[in-house]
Amino acid sequence: MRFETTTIKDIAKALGFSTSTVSRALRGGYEISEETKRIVLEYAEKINYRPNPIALSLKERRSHSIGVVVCEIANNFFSQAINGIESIAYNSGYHVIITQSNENHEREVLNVEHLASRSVDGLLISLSSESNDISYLKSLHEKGLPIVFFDRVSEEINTHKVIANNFQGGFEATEFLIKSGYTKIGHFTNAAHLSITRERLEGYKAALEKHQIPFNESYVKYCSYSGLIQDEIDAAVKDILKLKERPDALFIAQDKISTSTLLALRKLDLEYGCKIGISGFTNSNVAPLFSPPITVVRQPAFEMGQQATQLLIKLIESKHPVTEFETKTLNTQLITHSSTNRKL
Amino acid sequence: MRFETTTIKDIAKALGFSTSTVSRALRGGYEISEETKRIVLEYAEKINYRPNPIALSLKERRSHSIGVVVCEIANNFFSQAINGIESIAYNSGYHVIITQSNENHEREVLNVEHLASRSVDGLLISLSSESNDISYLKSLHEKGLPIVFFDRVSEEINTHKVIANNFQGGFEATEFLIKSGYTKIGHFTNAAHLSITRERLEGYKAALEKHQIPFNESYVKYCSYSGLIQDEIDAAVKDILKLKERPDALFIAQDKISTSTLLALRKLDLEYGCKIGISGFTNSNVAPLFSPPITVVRQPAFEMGQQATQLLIKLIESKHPVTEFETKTLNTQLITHSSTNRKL
DNA sequence: TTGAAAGCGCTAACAA
DNA sequence: TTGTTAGCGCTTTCAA
Repeated sequence: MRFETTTIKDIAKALGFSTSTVSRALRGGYEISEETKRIVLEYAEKINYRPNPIALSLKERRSHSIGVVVCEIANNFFSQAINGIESIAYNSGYHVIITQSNENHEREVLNVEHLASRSVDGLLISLSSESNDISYLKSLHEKGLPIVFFDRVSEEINTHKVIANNFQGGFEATEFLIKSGYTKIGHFTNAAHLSITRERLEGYKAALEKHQIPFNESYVKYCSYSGLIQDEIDAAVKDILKLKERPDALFIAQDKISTSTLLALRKLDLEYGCKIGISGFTNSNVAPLFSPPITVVRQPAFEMGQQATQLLIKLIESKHPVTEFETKTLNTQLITHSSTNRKL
Repeated sequence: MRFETTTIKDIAKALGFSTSTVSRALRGGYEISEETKRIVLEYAEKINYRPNPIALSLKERRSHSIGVVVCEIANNFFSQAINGIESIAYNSGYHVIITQSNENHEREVLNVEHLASRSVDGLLISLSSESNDISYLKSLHEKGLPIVFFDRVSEEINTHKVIANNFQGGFEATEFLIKSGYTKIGHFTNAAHLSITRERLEGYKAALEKHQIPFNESYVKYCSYSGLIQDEIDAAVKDILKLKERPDALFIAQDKISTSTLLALRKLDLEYGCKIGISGFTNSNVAPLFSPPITVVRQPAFEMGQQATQLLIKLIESKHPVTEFETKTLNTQLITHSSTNRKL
């Protein structure tokens, strides 16, 4: 035993009560005399007694904590979402355990299983880009683990979901470029099977269509590692530079891909980099400092984290099995940068 | 009971053994027949048995997990350090529980106490800017909780520490500005009592002294919220703009303060912002994109996380009480930006 | 080689 | 109102 923690037994012994009396006094039991309660509470206070949450978890099969699985903490969107998650969780008496998958399916599975076996009361998850098969999650969900998806969701599991209005974001970002005079608009995005990829691509296509610009498949680059690996982005940029009809603008559908692309452009072809119009999803706070400047689609990350957590806690604390689920869609915000305003 | 987890009891019942036999078989016991062991292991494999880590923790007083307390996950330095921590921890069979204090002392205490009561086997911590009094940590440490400090350390507790060479970083960043022709160099930094603040300030002073530039107290701004609150930085910038002798350059001693200052300059006085020379601590990957460009002091965050974790695990797994402690100091890296090279 | 039983810290059904 | 006891899942003496 590493720590000499005081237990309920110590209190009982010191005060001459039974452990159950002490237990009842501590948890504000009703079936106990005011006097005893007072004595126990005072003593507990004096010796700074803290109940052992592990013992509680073992007993109650719950831990008053929720698990979070994101791809990457260093991503602005996710770190802001985590802040939203914590803001609600703490106020509701839950602790938050954060894990990251690094866009790796195996790591994701390990994290989820660890969280589940540690008796988290529920799970908030945004899927890794490698996660196509989520049967492992499905079986956990069927066993009764409350799960709420956010950002990268899956159709395969029927539960609450919180997403940004990805179609709108893609549409507005693309249309903004079009209205600024660009016509050859490339699209860098995530792995093809992700929900966010599909939705943002739809928005992109819709904007093109509205303005009678034909969709060009060779303008779309799916980056499986979501910008985590700079080489992948460098290659994508090189690829579009090789096209006979180089894009004159890019709509980039993800936080890390946006910044990685800017870095790649800077390295590869400065002249081109300065001329190209860029709009992209990012929650970076420093985007206004970027040169070349970009127009930004910002997701309400903090609010998404909050709402997902509220839904999860509702699920956890529900007395009856929940069968009605909702998908909350929050609007994105287009922050235009004056210098992107017009094609140079 | 939410989950229908299979327990050792279920296996025992199904196989007609006692729970203790199953337990022994599962943990590769010696005092058990090969035959029984095989049967149990096969069956456990078949039903995908997973031991309940909570029960194990309760029994063994350890959890094979380490707790991490940082100020803010969204800070580049910390998210990179966390990646380093995880890389070592996972390979050594430890899980990592991340918490953030938001530079708030009370939150820090809550996090640490929660982690401790959850039986983390050890703690990695970088102190919040509000944490002057760390007696709460001290008493935990005296009770036997292994602690390793990184980045923001304290003298008050005698244990392993991992820091960057903050003096060097401060010296080089300041001298670089001097060599670029700047002479009126301001200094934005963290709360005064932090170890990193003192060390970086010393580096700054040493560089000034080496080049016979007098130290000017009114050029130093201590930002207690470490850049978390933009208003504080805006005010600091306004303050130095009011000085009769405006600084012509700034050495900024922290990640978030660096970016917040750039944002403040951009908002407040564009002309001044473009002329001023800036060098600052930051681990941002997108610093090359910044305009105005800045010269960067980069800390080896990933390696710091790794080394701190190695030290912690050594502490945790040591058979004998450890009495010799070391402080590892890792060198910073100065990344000069051509445009900062010369005073305009 | 195996099983019975105690115990980690706590709660709660049941008895008194 | 209070105490006794069993049990959450697991390990580990002690006995057989």
